[in-house]
Amino acid sequence: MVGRGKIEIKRIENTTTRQVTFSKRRGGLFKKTKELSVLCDAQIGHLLQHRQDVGLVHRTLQIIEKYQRSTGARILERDNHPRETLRLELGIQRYLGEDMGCLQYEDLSKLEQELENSMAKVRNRQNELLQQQLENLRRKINDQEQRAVMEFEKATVEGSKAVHAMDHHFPFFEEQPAGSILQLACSVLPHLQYPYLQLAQPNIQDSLRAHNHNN
Amino acid sequence: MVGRGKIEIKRIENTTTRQVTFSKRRGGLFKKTKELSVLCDAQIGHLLQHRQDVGLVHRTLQIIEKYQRSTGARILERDNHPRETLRLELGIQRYLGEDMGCLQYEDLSKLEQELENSMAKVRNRQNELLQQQLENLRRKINDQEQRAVMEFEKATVEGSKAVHAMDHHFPFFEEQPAGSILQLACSVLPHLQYPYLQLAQPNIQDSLRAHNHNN
DNA sequence: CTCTATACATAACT
DNA sequence: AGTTATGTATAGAG
Repeated sequence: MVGRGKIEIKRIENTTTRQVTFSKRRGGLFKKTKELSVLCDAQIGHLLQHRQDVGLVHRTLQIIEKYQRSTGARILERDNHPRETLRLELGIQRYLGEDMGCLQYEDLSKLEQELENSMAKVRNRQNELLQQQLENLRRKINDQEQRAVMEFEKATVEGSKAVHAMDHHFPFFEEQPAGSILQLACSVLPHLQYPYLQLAQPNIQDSLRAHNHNN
Repeated sequence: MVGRGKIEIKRIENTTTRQVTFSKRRGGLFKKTKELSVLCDAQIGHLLQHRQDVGLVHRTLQIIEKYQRSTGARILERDNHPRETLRLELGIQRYLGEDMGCLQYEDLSKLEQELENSMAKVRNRQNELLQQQLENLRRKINDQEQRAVMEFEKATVEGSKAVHAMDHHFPFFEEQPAGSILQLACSVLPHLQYPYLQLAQPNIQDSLRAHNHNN
């Protein structure tokens, strides 16, 4: 790293010397980088910029693109991200309905349409989920009912625990159209987001039973 | 780059040798990088990974973090972007109502609410824009009307061009509630997204005038 | 820019 | 991980 005299590794104050050194060493660095990547089959990307450029992502991209062109090296996937990130950030901002000052009526209509589409998809998915949970709920209840019937028969034969067995029998669910069961579960316990999961809890069974008894 | 014999710059096939070389040269590269950054007051970041790891952003981040820790160097802003990008991508996907397989009912409700909010904002902004365009439209028409009156008076005095002056007079707009004017402009020319801007065009004035005459 | 003496990096070997 | 012979990178000069 020296040549005609050793140098101390500290900031070179003379501007000309510093720029010359920068140029020379950058060349050497790139050469070594390329050699390493070829010799060892490694992916290497350099991000190199003068301190005064810090923060200028655009400039960074230029440097990277130049580096990519000059070496033919494919740099990391990360390289396209600043631009990409900006695009995504703007996209999110858009969907959040923020910073709409620059949008024309036309743009807003389009955005509204997109939001409408998203809303439809979300509601579809919500319905799907509800249907699924409903199915689980019905299956669960069917199982419980069968078990209850068995227990009841067993109890009457044994002449004990009959009342307990009845507590597990929910004829209400047999007579309702599909949608109502979940609605019931939700209206009885509005804070319930996962009726199926929660149904396993005793207190919910109690609630459902109470509702059932009232009807 | 040699020492005990020169080497050709091409992939080292012997795995052990390749790994040793990688390790040594990487050290040298980092040393030179650090020297350059100190000597020339430059910001340099290295992104370095074995080819088999390509695509594993997580691993890349680990390398970068390790590099940052070991050198104390602040690497570029870009360093946080992969994580950020992922977050943003997921966010966008969310607002587009895509890939909802992993969302629970609870999440969907929240998303629905957010979309509802965005929609409200967008519609508010649309209304704002409409109001503004309406205001511009009214002002424009007022100006034209005044000019028309002046021209009409001038014309009657001069005994010429009276018919032409009347063409610029739109009493229709005076009698309508605020919303109707824009609706009219839009219904007359449905392809119009910017009634105000377009009103300056002669053909639209013609259309409005025609509509006015029919009523 | 080029040149060149010299310090440095490192390939091969232990 | 250490050693060393040798090729490279490069500081300073032209």
